Amino acid sequence: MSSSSDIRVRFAPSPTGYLHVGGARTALYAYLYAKKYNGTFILRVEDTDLERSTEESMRMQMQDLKWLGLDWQEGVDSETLKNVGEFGPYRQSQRQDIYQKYADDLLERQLAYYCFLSDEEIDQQKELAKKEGRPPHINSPYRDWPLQKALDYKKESSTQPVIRFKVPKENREYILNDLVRGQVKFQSEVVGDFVLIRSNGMPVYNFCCVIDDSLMKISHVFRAEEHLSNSLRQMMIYEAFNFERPQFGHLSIILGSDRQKLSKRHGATSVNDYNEQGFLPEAMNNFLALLGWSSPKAQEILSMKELVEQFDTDRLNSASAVFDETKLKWVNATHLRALDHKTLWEKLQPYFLKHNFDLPTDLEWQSLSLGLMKTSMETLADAVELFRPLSKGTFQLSEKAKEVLSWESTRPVIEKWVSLVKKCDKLTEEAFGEIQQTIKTECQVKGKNLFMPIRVAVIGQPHGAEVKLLVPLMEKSDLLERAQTALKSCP
RNA sequence: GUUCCCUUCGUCUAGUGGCCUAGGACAACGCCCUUUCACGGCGUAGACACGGGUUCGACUCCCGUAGGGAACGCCA
Repeated sequence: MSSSSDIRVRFAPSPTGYLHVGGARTALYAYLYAKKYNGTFILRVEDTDLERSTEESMRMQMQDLKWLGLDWQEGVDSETLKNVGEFGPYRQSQRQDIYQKYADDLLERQLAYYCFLSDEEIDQQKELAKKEGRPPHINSPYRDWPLQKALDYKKESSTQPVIRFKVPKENREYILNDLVRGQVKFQSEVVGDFVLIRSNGMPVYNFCCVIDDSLMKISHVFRAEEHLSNSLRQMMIYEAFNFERPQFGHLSIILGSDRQKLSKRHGATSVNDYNEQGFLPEAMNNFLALLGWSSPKAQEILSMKELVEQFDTDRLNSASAVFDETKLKWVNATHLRALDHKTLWEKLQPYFLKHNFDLPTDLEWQSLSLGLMKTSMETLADAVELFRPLSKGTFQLSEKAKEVLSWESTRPVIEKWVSLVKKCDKLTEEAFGEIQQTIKTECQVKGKNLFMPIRVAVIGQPHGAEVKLLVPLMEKSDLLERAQTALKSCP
């Protein structure tokens, strides 16, 4: 179904690294809002920082977005990198001529000017302003030059100028009605003449953001809180062009456990990290959604569909939130266990492959074993240690298992176990029960002394899923081999 | 320094002036289930940053203070 509303929401990352979980949450909210109101979700790439932007980052971020299932209808195509949609191009680096046109317009209308100030001069000015207790704004001598004069000077001068916006001298109040923060007031005097176009011809964030959001008919802008103070400059630009302003929603920041802005030193912060650690995209979305938003039904576990249905801006929280990996794990575990066994098995394949596990291809076996193991899994990666004992040729005795093997009563139990297993045709749950009973009476052991040796002889660990359910999942030859290995470690 | 934003259990949050003796979830702890480990069930503990107002009444509105964050870039 194509979009039939005027709701157009964009996610506009800058490709200067991986997709951060904060960015992912912004994208999620934008996506949910678009979906909820049958609007269009747009991906625009803000790559005007030539030094830091890379195509590789752009591809990575798009992949992460795809992994999360946040598909866009308009924007840069993740495969071909081509522009899709009628408002393109969607990479800001390809829109330079557009920005230049709008800058020229401002120049002609005396609302902007060429500024030839050098870095040193600017530093001096700012220092002086600071010393005199004034706001650190620049005071450009080129501000009131007629355009022609500046153009002539530009031709003969060796320094390439920037284009600055002419912030009116008289103070004015700008009001922003923010979707999450309500009414926010700004005084125009807090900003000085800011750069619109860099000396290399590339526009600056605040400028292209306004032009693009306007030209692309964006109706709602969800972005991080750190952009809130940028809004003043942007409102000035909107005004200069007489553009209609979209609705803004400034989202709170995600914090680390020390209440500082989440960054690399907190550990995993990229969506891809979580992917590799075995988190499910639906769990990631669920958890991220709850970090700054709450379900009107007080639901904690929500599918993507439910998220779309229940999402709205009125339940967005303006306070910053700490990223709690423990809760993420719980959310992930819950989604994981809800998966049907066929799907879960498929998702586990890469992990098994990576560790060269030799596991049965029988579907019933797979389902049975998953049923047994999944209650102990929080992430997909947890399956590795859980299934290791079920894979052939990977038997290992843990330190705690060796403790069990050192017990006096252990050796006879395992020897009995070996002889009984040898005699048994089919190791069903019932057969196992009988074997256990026989050992109990013949070896005169019970409780821990009976149970643990068998467990260790089967999986090499004193803890894990129920042995009577585990044994039927294993081959007799393998079982015997394991028991022999265990016996070698018995005193 | 200036401006802006934020502040409810350890964490995520509910709360839009009386429904609050402040509810839920994760984590913690305890009990039950279980011859292990998990899962599951039940339960316990745990918060309105502080100080002033406004009001019959304030977690909720206003003003301060404190703390945290952001912006003041030719980064986004």
